[in-house]
Amino acid sequence: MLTTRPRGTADILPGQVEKWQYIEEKIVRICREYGYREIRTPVFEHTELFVRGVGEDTDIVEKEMYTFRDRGDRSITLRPEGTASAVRAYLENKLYAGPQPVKLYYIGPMFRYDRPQAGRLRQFHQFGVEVFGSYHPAIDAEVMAMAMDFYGRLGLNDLELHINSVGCPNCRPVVRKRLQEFFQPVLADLCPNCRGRFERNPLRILDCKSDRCAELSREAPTTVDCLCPDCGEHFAQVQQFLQDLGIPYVLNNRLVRGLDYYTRTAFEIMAPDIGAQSSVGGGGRYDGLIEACGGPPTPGIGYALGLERIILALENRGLAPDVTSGPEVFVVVLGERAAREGFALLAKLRRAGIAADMDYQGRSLKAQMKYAGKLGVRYTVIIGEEELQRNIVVLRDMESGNQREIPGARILQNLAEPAADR
RNA sequence: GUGGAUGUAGCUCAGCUGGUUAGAGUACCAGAUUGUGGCUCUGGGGGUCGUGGGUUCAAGUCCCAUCAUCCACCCCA
Repeated sequence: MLTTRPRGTADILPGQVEKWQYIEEKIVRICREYGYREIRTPVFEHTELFVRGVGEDTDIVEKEMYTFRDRGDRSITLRPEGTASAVRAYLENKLYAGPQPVKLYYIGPMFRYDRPQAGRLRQFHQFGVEVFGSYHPAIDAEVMAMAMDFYGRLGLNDLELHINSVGCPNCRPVVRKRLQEFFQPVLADLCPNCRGRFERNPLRILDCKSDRCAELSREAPTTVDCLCPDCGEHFAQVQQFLQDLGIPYVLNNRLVRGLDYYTRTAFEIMAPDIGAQSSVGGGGRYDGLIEACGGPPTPGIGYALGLERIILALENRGLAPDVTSGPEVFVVVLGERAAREGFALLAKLRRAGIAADMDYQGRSLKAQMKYAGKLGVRYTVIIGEEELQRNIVVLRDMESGNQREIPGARILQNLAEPAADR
């Protein structure tokens, strides 16, 4: 073999791809019901879009982007997430001039130069939604409710919704100051990582997985403690709407999302059983992002779900759909003349909407039967010299093994009729 | 980016302290059944032992590097 697929990429083969199609159908449907319309943006963008839109201090921008120079010497980046592109498209196509809010969804590949492991690839796939133009707390609740509804429709009823509010630019300096005051006395006890975070982004200390840091931060002030009156009220209303909808959630004041642009509502959906990468989706509000990208001051909120992780969760629970994509009828032929007749019959079956196939390997009757059995077809139609002379075909039910002779002219009608008549 | 484990037929794996032509199960193909799948039996094809170096009379087996996979960290979807 010349080469293999690049590290962290996957071939989605027949047998697996049906799971993707199943999920994709559910996505199209739920988005229509919730009033979201699809947008398709390029998989690569100018690098500065992500630097600005995701945030310079994020891991994504610092070390995970697939960035290269194209032949025109432009810096291009394979998209690491979907929000920045949606914002760019919203501004570039002046969607803010139309009725608000604008509710969009996308589905497609994303690229991050991470170290691959279970549930994490370099090319992975996300389904996400974005709402531009509404500050209303009900839209926060809708977005979360929709995500949970989507999981529920797939049978994933045991996932946990964690929510938090990270405040707005008014609250940020307050949290920062109070956290630094809190951690100052124990600074030397924090992990090396968190010692760095102390200056740069003390919020992230709350999120640290190290036992020592978690212990030290148990009594630390949280973002919720420092919310300004507006943010506090907004968060209270978001929760009220969730309760009204009967959506269970966990208040998690350690939840700090990695992307710089989040304001107020932040949430994450966890599946504890799919390995270390337990997040199957997350999102939040980003009221400053659109302005930061050069647009009019416009609020936004969205989420993204990882499709590979959803599939992992489905497989773990035995919820992945059965694969039933093979043909229904197999045409078995013996000899040249029968092969021509069979080929013509095959075309007729297909035109009648019946999934059908035949042998193209010159196999013996026995081998054709065996092959048909492996394909899992319900019926075989057998045509040989004898049948040709008598102007009939043999119709065999592969499950029961029963077979009967049918006049050649009637076979199409016979297969198209309900099973009871056969 | 860091640490650990693992790479032998398409797949799951065996191969003892280095020692003749590298095995099994399964899958694939064919025959038993000269026109009938699933069960059974028989036979057959298929392996640069991840790759590249090294040690040795001799390397699948030991050493080094490299690539890949898995797990954990980091981070996230």
